Amino acid sequence: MKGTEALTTIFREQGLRVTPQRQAIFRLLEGDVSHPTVESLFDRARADMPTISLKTVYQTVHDLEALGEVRVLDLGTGSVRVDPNVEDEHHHLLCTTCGRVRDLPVEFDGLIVPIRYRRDFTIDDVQVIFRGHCEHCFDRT
Amino acid sequence: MKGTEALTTIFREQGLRVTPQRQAIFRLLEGDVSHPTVESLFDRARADMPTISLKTVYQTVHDLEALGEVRVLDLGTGSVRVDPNVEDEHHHLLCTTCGRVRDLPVEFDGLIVPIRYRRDFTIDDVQVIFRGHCEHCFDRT
DNA sequence: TTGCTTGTTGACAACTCTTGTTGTTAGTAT
DNA sequence: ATACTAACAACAAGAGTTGTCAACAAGCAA
Ligand SMILES: [Mn+2]
Ligand SMILES: [Mn+2]
Ligand SMILES: [Zn+2]
Ligand SMILES: [Zn+2]
Repeated sequence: MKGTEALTTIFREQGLRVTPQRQAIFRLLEGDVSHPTVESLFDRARADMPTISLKTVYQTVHDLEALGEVRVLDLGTGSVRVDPNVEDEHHHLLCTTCGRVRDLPVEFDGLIVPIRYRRDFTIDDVQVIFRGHCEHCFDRT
Repeated sequence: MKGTEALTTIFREQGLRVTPQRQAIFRLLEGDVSHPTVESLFDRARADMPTISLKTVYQTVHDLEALGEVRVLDLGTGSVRVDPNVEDEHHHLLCTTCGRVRDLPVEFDGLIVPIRYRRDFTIDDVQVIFRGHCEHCFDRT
């Protein structure tokens, strides 16, 4: 995801308006590697801006997604996660106990579908989710 | 997933009762490669058994899952899919237009997380979702 | 600066999928 | 056959997300 200034320019170019609410969300997402839920972004935004609505956060996240500035992930945890890292192709490690998500750079080859299974099927995207337990939840299971 | 007779035995051994509703669901799932939603199972069950409730279908699916007889998949399509194929390890091709799901046998190696990224993280399971378009939706995009 | 146009906001309702509650029915072991 | 109790159908409720809409304010032009 680009910085707040660049995003301001991009939004205006698209005819979208840059409000204090959106700038607050830009700032929250910049450099966030935690893959936050929309609800958690909402909670953090509310600290500074008590009247902001959940709908506004969803809206801004979707606008960012449409511009390719964030990716919205569904990792099967019940709510979607916002991933501002669209620069590096990567997959994810998910702790099934606490829900923490960690990036996993794509270093493995072999993720290729054999031709005979690809017949009559065009592939646009691959999502890999490794489920397990993070360091904090390792002993507690 | 095992056959209806075997499931009957297993359920009784576990103190679970085998009702006509459950047997109907057993029969619907046996050999079904379509990865049906719970709702679609419900609709098909209702054809023969008009008073069956959606809750009962969910309940039975969850019981089957607890016994390891089916897998419940969340492929990000909004509702979970029931997969009676627990015998063969495989991943999935998902058509993002019509929602069709196709099995993809695991033939690729290399799906291994480099040691340095596995540090402090134990991995229990890997899910791979290939998204694209099936033969029916290929031209229409 | 001022005013206009139009996208955005916040409050609230609605929606989808899934689970909880409850009184009743019926499967199972004896 | 009887007693025990799991499972049932019906319905309400929960979580997450989206729709509606009047009031508002960002951006732009003059
Ligand atoms: Mn990520
Ligand atoms: Mn499958
Ligand atoms: Zn954890
Ligand atoms: Zn299709």
